[in-house]
This record gives sequence, structure tokens and C-alpha cells, in this order.
Amino acid sequence: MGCGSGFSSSLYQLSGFDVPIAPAAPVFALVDVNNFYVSCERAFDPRLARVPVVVLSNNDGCAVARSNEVKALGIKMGAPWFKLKDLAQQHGIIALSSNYTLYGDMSNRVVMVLKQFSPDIEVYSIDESFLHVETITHLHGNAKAMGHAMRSRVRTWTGLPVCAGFGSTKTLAKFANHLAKKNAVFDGVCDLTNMTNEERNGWMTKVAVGEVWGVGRRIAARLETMNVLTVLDLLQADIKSLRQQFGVVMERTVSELRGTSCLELEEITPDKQQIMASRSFGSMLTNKQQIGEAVAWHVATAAEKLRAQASVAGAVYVFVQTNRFREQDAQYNGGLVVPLPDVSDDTRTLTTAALIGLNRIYRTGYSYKKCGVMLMELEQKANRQETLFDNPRHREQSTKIMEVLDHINQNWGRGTVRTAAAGFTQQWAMRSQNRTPRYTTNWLELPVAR
DNA sequence: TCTGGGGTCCTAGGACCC
DNA sequence: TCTGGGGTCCTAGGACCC
Repeated sequence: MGCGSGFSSSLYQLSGFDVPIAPAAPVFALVDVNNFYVSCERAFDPRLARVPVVVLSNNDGCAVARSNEVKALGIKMGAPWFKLKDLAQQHGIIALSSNYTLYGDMSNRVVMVLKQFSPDIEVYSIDESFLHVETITHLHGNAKAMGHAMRSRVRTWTGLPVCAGFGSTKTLAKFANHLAKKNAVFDGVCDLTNMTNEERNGWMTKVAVGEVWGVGRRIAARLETMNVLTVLDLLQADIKSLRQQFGVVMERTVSELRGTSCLELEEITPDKQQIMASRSFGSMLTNKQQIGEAVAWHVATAAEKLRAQASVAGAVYVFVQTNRFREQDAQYNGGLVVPLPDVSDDTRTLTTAALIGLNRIYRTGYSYKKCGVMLMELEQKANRQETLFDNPRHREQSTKIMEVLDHINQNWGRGTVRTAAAGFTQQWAMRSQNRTPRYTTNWLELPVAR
């Protein structure tokens, strides 16, 4: 089943009698940044403090991060921005385009601070990390004190507000973090491992089952019909019948809620099995040439990531889509997997394949809204099989050229050197009307203190 | 005018093999 | 009289995450 104590550390302490005593039960911490993108923006612009702020998705499409003031107005995650403009005007909401360069850099800074607390860390997402802490909380007194120490150090060093949750499993740590975020009484830190059962159950009764990590909208709705409404209801439900109805993932979730650790810390980020790059266009496109330029650009983006993890791809998937929200328009979604005769990480080879695919799926008479590529059948470049028509000299050359390309683009910005296929006009470019400066990664955009 | 962009895991069912 | 059964691999689709 994969469920066990979840503890495999070799750190045994010896007692005075040289008898190994059981290692401390695992304690996971989950630390995440509140309203991450908004907080990044606020860290560099004090005028954004205490006013309603949203950060929009690519293409300025949806609200993907909201300040508390905006959440209080009832604006939902993912709400289409154009529908909110009136409301925004009324309440003076400031809307910013997303600035992923900034967020990525800030994310790294947070992780650097957290690593000082525990090297046993899994960077789970751009704004969340899990840590193993059972062997270190005593250095701070207890878990709660450690949580506050993390909070204050991250705040001081990065300007970002974080919350911390502690639990004996990852799912419980997530839940603790949720409590810390939503209930002022915790002051940003919640330790479930140091709570009576009554107290814990009290909190579990207050939170809806859909908030549990691993329980999404669909499953929450099904659970509700079974009268499983709260976190506690789920914890106390019959695990066997849940497994039958929902599968092994649900079984693990319930075990984790009950304190049996099934999910380990993943400290080593595994290589991606597929790499995707896609964008909606800033406006609708009909012209194959222009769409081709966008496809070529996305190939370059994906290929750069591919080389960064030292992999090669065996196939390229390319797709185009019309605007599904315009019901009056003729709709078409085309996609095609183009197998490569030989695995490759060369942007030029991958581009050729993608454009062959585009040629096959493109239909005239439609207005297109989006295109993208996915690199598939990835494997480590080092494990690559020799093929019949191998030409070692070509391969060496290709590797060198790609190295130079990546080097230049890293230093001078993506797309500084690109294939001709990616074009120069960028008719497809997304809207990003209100992007803040790349304060931390570009000399020309450093914040200025006045 | 206008609606994001990535990923993973699991399961069921079909093809195929012996 | 009567139509096996088990194993593996692959794919598509569904669910979840941020």
C-alpha cells in the first residue's frame, strides 16, 4: 500500500544503556507565502499595501492572485478580469499583469531562508515548501516557536508574509497551514501535533471537506451527497468503502488525516516527463505564418527547459485552438503528435517537427486563440540510444550550438537568439499591459529609493 | 475587445501474448 | 458438449495540484 510509519531516517540516538530508542515521530511543516504574487508586488511598492490588488494571469485574462481586500469583495480565483472591471473601478482595485521573473526569483529567496532551518525540504510549488522538522523543533523550543522564527526571518529577509502549519503527515501539515491562514487566533502558525484530540476535532468540524488536500471539486460534491461534509466527517468515514468508490488516492488521504504518513518528502525534484509551452494570443489569429511563429517560439521555450534537465525528446505534440468562449464562432481543436526519427534536444530539429505538425492540423476559415507544444517521450540525454544513421559530429555541433544559444538567452533575455521561424513581429504576443519592473533580476529595473 | 498555463497520478479497457 | 485465463503494455480520460 505504501503506507507505513513514513520514517526512514538513520538518525538513532543512543540512550545511556546503548539501547536504540525509537526515533521521534515524523513532523512535517508546510510553509507558504500568503497571496504570493500580490505579496511579491507589495514587497517592492509600498503604495500597494492595504489597498485591493489583483495579479492577472498571462494575457491579463483572469485574476490569479488576490489581496485579502479583494477576496473580501467576493472576487473568486480565476475570475475573468474583463467581467470585473466595473467592480474594480468602484473599489479602486489595482490590477497588475503577472511578472513571473520577479515571482520566480522571490520564490528562490524564500527557499534559501527556509533551508537554513531544515535542509530536509521539498519545494512543492512556487510558494509552498514542506520540511521535515522532528529533529530540529527543539532547537527553537517547540514547533510553534520554530514557525514564528521562520515567519519573522522570511519577512525580514524577503519582505514576504508566510504562514506555517505543522502535522504528523503532509496532509495534516497542509490542514494546519490552512487553519493558520484563516484564523487570526493562530497568528500565522498552527501546530496540530501539540493539540488535544478534542481541540483538533473542533477545528476539523469547522472546515469543509473540500479544503482537504487531494479532495477537489468533483470528489467534494460526491462526498457531500454521502453526508461527508467536514474534514472530521472524512477522517471518521469508512476507509474501505471510500477506497472502493474513489480509489487509492482517497484511501491515502484519509490515512494521512488519521496520522499515518503515506506521502514522503520528495527532496529531489524528478525530471519532467513532459514539457509544455503554450499561450493564448493577444488577439485572434487566422494566418498560418503567424501561428507558426508562435509555435516556433514555444518550441524554443520548451526546448530550453528540456536541455536544462539534460533530457531529449522522442516526439513533439503541437496543437491549435479556437476561442471556446465565443460560441457563435466555428470551433476547432487540432493536435498532432509528431514522432522524431531520432531523439533530440535541438531547438531547430524540434521546431521543424512542430511546424510539420502545424501544417497538418491547420485549417483555414477559423479564428485561432491559442497554440502550444508539448515535448514528449523524454529521456536522459546520457542514456540516449545510438541509431543507425548516427552522425557523432553533427551531434556534437548541435550540442555546442545549443549551449551557446542558452547562454546568450540566459544573459540577455529569452529570444535574443532565435530561429527565423519564431519571427520578428510577434503578432501573437500576449497582452501584459501593467507589468511591474523585474526589480530583482534586471539591472535596468532595480527599485529606486526616494 | 475581453476567459491562464503548467504538471502528476490513477484507472479502466483494449490489444496482444502465451 | 460447448467458447480459458493470466500477465503486460499502452492509451485515453478523469481526477487532482498550484
